Amino acid sequence: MTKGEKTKQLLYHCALELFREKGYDKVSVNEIVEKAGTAKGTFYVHFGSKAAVIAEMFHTYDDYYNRIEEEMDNTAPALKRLEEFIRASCSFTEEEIGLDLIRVLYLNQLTEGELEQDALRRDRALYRIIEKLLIEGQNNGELNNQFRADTMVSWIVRSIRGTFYEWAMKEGSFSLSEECLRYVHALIYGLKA
Amino acid sequence: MTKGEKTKQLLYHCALELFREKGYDKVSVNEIVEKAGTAKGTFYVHFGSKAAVIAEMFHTYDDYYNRIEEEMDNTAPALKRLEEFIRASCSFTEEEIGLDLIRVLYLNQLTEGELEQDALRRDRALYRIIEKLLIEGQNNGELNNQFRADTMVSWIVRSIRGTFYEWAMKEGSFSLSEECLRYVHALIYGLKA
DNA sequence: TTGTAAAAAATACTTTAGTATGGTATTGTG
DNA sequence: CACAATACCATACTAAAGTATTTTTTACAA
Repeated sequence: MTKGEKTKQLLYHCALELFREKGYDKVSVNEIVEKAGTAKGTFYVHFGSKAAVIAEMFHTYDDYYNRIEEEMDNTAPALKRLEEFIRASCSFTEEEIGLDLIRVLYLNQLTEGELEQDALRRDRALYRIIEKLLIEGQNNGELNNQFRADTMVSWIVRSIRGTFYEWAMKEGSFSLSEECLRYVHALIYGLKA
Repeated sequence: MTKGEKTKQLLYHCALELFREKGYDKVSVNEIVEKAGTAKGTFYVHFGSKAAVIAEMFHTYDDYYNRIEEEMDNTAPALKRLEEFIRASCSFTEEEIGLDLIRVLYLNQLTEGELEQDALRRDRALYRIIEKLLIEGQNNGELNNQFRADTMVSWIVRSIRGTFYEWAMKEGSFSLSEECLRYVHALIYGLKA
């Protein structure tokens, strides 16, 4: 690892530690660089903004999703596996990421045009896995064939994202997994009589 | 109207005019008070923050929703009217509110705990009208009776909010009405075979 | 080895939201 | 009316993100 990469990692870890300790808003960039023993300019060599640290962190989502995918029981019905996958994603968010950092991520997707695309790209694993499951569901006859798989993926991702947003907004006042699953279930089975 | 109210209105209109002209981020509070010919302290007497001006603006939603409700054709099926209502809400957002201010509202719901509750209260008309339509739909047999109406309302509101969020995030790159309607339609009819 | 490009450091600067203060004017109420 | 509360003004201030500049150090490739 080159020295530049090491510095970036150092800043990254110091920042995350401070964020978890005091909350994102209560941590200044000055504080981060002080803890890391570097200069402010150095911070901005590696990160375009304070929030870019959070964006960086969301690479861990991809890793996690891929791991879940590997561990899934491929003999179960596609919809069952979809449920499992969503549950795992929610648990990871609740337990490993936490409310504060989700809030900052969602804030950021609304502010920074550059990060936004990153975040979408970061959803790649999520998209890919859900799409795979939906196509399987369509082939199995578990799902409607009148919609394109990628259309349905975007609806499901949106429903997940919407629930995450509400969760962050209401400061975690409900169980993310439960609400996500109930909502996605409703989306799949429909509200009509 | 008392002098205080007049000052608040003045600040409000100056702020909105500047926001529409230059975009929210490019307008400073100093600029607003300069345009209004008041002092910065005065601004903060009336508004808790720069974003509170936007929150104030969202009262117009309630007025609009109530107007739409009155104009609706009460003989049409409930689901038809729901569709109409959502379409109207989206058009209003696209044409009267605009991308930038929606973005700021959604940003704010994630930052300010106080405004958040306000914003939810502001959704009151939206909630109330949708709930009314859903209950009618249940009584008509148009909708499933296995869910409570208020649960379904929260799903539909979330789907609308989720689509609005995505619209703001992707800088208005799709038609809000079309996407909202397609998505809510999917939610009502379900994805399953 | 040496030249160059990137990284890092130190430090000063700019911008802007929001706060604080201290004093004056307005307004509504007993 | 009197007086208390609120609105208002002017101005200075704080805090923090992000920028700019200059100099030094490091990495790496010809």
